[in-house]
Amino acid sequence: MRVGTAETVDAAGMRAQNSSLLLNMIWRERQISRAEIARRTELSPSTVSAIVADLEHSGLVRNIGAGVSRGGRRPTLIGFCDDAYSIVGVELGATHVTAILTDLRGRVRVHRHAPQAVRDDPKSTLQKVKELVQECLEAERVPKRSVLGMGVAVPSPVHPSAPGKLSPLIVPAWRDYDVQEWLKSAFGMPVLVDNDANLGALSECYWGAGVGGEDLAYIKLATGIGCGFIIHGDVYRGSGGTAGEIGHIAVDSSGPQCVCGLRGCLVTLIGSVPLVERARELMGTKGRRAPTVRELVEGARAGEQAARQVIDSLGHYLGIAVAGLLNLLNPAIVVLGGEISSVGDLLLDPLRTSVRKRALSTSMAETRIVTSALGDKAIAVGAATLVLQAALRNRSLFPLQHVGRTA
Amino acid sequence: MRVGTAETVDAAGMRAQNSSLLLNMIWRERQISRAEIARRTELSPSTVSAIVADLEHSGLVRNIGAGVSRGGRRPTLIGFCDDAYSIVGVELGATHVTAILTDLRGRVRVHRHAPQAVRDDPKSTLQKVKELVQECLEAERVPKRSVLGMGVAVPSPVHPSAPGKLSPLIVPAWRDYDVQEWLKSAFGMPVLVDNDANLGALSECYWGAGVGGEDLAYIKLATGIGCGFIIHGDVYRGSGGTAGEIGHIAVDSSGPQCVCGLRGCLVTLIGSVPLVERARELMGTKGRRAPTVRELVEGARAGEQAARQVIDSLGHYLGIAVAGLLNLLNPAIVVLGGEISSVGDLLLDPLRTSVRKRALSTSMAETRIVTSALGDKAIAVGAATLVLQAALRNRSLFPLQHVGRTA
DNA sequence: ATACTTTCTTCATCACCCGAACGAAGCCAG
DNA sequence: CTGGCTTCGTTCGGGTGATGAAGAAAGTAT
Repeated sequence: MRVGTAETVDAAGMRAQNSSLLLNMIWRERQISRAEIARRTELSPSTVSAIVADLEHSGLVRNIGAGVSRGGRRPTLIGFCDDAYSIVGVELGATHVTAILTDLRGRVRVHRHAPQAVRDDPKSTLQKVKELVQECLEAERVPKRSVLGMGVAVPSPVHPSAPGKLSPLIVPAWRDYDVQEWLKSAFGMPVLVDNDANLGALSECYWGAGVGGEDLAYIKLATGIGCGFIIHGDVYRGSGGTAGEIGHIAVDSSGPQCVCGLRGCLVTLIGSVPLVERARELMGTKGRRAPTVRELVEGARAGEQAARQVIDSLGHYLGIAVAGLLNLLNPAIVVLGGEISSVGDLLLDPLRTSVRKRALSTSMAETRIVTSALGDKAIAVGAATLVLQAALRNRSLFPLQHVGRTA
Repeated sequence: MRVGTAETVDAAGMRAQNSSLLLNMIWRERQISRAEIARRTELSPSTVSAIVADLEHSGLVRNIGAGVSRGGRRPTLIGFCDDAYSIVGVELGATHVTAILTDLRGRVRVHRHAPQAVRDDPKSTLQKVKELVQECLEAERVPKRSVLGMGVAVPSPVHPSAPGKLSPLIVPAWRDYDVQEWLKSAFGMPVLVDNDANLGALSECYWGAGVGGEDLAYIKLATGIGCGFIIHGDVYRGSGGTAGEIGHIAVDSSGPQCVCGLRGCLVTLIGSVPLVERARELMGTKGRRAPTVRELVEGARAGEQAARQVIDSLGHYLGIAVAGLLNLLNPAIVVLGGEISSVGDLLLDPLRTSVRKRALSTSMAETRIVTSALGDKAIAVGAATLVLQAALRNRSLFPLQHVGRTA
């Protein structure tokens, strides 16, 4: 059992902790006065001033004018410098690579995308990542010392004790590669790696439907079905890093055989491939080619019967798994991501119906189920957010770029 | 999103934090020298000495002789005073009340038990609790100031924002009672309340199969089927306190109708009632009365076919739910509790087989599934452990009983 | 016996937070 | 627009607690 805090504190540690706390508060509030910080933190005004001055010298916060008076002298508002540093976010998908550059508020400043056979070709994948990231950095002329680090989303579970190694069961070709080490030595900056669904969840928690909350479940609907949890504000990985493997939950004992050995796994029923295949069948003679997911979405929106039917069954099957999830974990909110989720209510309605039939009313009552509104860069943004989260928690992760007071 | 630590630190806070850290280390290690503490915590030897002296004066630790030399002066070992304080643990079961008194190492010093209609009679239940606890305190002549507090296990989900109120859906008769407030004002000591399965999980994590780990799932097999999670060393309650409601997961769509509205819920198949009922049927004309759970366990051990068959089907159905749990949460260990779990391998074998057929090999590989060895007081001990955990994390929760240096 | 280690304490020092006092800046009468 | 009051932010001793060096205590190795 874990008991108590793991870290000791000395005078310097005290300052580090208070400093990080203030940095967080300023980041969260966007603008706040020293006096208000002192009231909320119960730190003395003098301490707050000292720390704020410190943060100001390192370029992380700045004066942004006066606020409204509360009956006396007007407060000077402090704001967070969203542009003080940049963060690199990388998504390794099944068939593509995305690289982005964000500021400290999750805004995407540059964006590069390339098709890539990720599963089978680690060598050229990593090379491609290097290219795209370099393009991003050069496009904005960002000096390396003002980059906080790089977050990487990978389509595989990530074991907590070896975050750079991908699962040999899911992507055997990557057996001899350590993503984290490779990119770290290629760029000379901190690299954090996590599973794509986990980072989608983090993205939603910071910038999407979960803002303000601390517990969230995210389901990524794509070729595979992934699931990520945020628990107490942190990505939850499980003891072996495979938490959230929702794709192989059996929801129909008479369903089709899955490669994993079971029958009626979620992926065999609502993965992108069986979904578009089913749509093709339902459309009958009309088309011999299966539609893309995008076409499916458009069809459903346009009211096409076949597309609607496919989405309905998606909602039905997914609901069985989501009900189990609600009963077990009781998250505050469940967010659906992936391209197909953009149909919105067309999916949510049958899903909610299916869930309501199966979940306890107590766990249902408090849980919101929504679709993501973050778009196709959500995962890459989540990867960058992983770095942001780490830095905001520990101010010392911000490299010192402003030595002295070169205002 | 939560970012960073929530608490500020001043000089006193620094001491409090370091003090708690040392207290934990001494508790965990049972015996350790000042020098060793300094090495592990990276605190200076002088600081360690000062804090240890402080802890010694308050009676929490003491000198327990010399250790073996490492080539120089022999270290003086510091040990934790397990008897410095007592903790009260209370279990409210479906049909009984248990009260215990433990030391700071989870050892049960006194134990009182009484049948009680808990569900329908809150008033006399609370009165009974008061009686039993008072008996415990008097039996050991424990003065109130040396009691850390009281932990209470209740057969209902507990909402994080109102820990004393039970769920009106599960136990409607308790609508107007606040367990926490009632007992707090009755005894004038801190009272912590949690769900029984959650506290079973905590118990296992501290004293049972999960010792040393931080992530664990516990399944309580009784009249109802409950489930508790320990995540990062803490009880996980979910956003509304209903995490772990595994009992109403549907595992057989053609199963019997449940009161919750679904078909084939876990409780309707493997709750104590359907279990013994099934055993009665299988035993045919032999007996008209259904056996008790205890008799079922004894029968299975003795090799009776009917009992074995019932246990087998229990393992089969439970395996379906456990497989889902492994895929979703990937705990390091799953512990089965409740009276029926005492059959051990007779249950574990069919359970593991059932799980293996359904869970991903990755999540299975690292997960141990075991039965509890803590006995029938596990839940009450877990309740006491909740108080112990809180106190070890925050030394200031230990009341000051030794004013001055009355050695 | 002597030299070397390790343990634990003592003491001067230093970093940091605090509280009080103060100047700055605004509100609100009269 | 002037004086009292409030709020904001800073300056400056003072106190608390961790530190590191030095030393005493108590071993081991030769």
